[in-house]
Amino acid sequence: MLELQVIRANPGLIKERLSVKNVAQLQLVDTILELDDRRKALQQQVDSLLNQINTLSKEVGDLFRSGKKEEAEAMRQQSSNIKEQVSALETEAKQTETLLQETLVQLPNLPNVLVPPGKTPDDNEVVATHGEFPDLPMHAKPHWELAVQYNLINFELGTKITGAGFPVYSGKGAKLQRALINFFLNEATAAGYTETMPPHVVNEASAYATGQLPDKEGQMYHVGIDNFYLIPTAEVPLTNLFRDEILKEEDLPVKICGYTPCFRREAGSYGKDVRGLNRLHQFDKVEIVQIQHPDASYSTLNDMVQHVAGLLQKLQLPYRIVRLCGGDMSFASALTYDFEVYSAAQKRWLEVSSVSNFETFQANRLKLRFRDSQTKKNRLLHTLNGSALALPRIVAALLENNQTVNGINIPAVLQPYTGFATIGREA
RNA sequence: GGAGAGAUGGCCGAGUGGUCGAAGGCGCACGCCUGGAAAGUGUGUGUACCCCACAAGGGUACCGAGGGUUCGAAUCCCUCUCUCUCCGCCA
Repeated sequence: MLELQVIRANPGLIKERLSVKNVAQLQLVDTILELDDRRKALQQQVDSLLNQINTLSKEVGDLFRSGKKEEAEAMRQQSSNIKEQVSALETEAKQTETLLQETLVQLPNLPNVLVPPGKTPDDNEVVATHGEFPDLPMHAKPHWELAVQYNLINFELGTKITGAGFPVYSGKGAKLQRALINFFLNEATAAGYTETMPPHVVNEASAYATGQLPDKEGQMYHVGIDNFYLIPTAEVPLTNLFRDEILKEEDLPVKICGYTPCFRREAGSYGKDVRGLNRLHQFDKVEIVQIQHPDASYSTLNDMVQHVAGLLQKLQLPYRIVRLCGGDMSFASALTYDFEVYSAAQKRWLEVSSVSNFETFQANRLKLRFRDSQTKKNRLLHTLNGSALALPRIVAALLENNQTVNGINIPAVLQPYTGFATIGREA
């Protein structure tokens, strides 16, 4: 949620920046300002009337104690009358406030100046490319065929027990998952992130605070009986750990990481590009989160990008880094870098990570602040997060890129974690 | 799931209709004391919104959340949430 003070201070700039994200209803900004003015005016009236009541009440008390019954009675009546005015005004003030909030949450975050204009992924800007495309054997197979051939993943079994998009990993397929999770967690820990195991189910307030609600209601699995949501990413519980907190400046940055499964309904995405591991309803991911001083958050964003790049380099996967255009970035983000690995048999770039700076957008809803040592005032912090990494497409690329006619080679860094160097050759 | 108890400021803990934004203690900050420190001692110490110059000063709200009674509610009533204890069930 954008800060009201910021909108008030410079509505023109807000509109200009929002247009980079292709926000159609720029008049929402004006609506917000009008509602804010109305709210303020109403609140002032209410406050002034309440002040009168408070003053009268004290006098009534004094008069009763000193036995002046008639005067007290008169004042009591007067106070009663004022209260009737108050309740009407209060109702209106509350409605205005609600309306203001509802309008405010409809505005996405402002894009950073680096964000290229554009509407579709075609307008994204490739900022770096790394690694060589592998030479695959003749008749190279896509990962969904390799997964079946080597008994790594059973898509049909998953369909039986749950539905499409819930694969069952077994044998070396399952061990590879566990190896990747451990590898990613160890790397994150080595980089100073504190490992955290959060709940996989969150309440409405948490989903709201990180911006999944009301924007992406239909994308989350909802547990109706308890009004909980299955997490679409560890970002939700990990960031909400700090909801309503006021941190000390010397504790910054806060760095945490966590592995969780992620659940996404992916409503409306049936059809193409969803084969095999390309798009799932449940998948595993290690997430890194940082909470940082506003002055340092962009340098932190770069650190996080470098961390993710390092993982892909160690896994020896060809990748590119893409700066998302205004139309492709998420609602809450100010600047996002996507990582895409090249999956050689499919001949496609697959998104495996998204690293974003949300600036104060999430912190505002979270009420996540720090005490500024200069001004002695509480200020909103910046929140950042990134996938490091999401497993399925990494697995897809590993299987496809490292296939030989005899089997699949495991990258050297993973072998201590898997306990095997190849898939297929010996079994 | 059943029975009972409770939810107060960073923490502990008073407070059952008015003088309570809230005693007292701890913690913290600044000062005094000291060669330095401890002890002692003095002062201060929440959040949000609004007026105003984001100053001084002032107003309003907040004692788990939301409603209600009342001239006036931390205090009375209702609903909800959460925590604790005992029982039941259970990885």
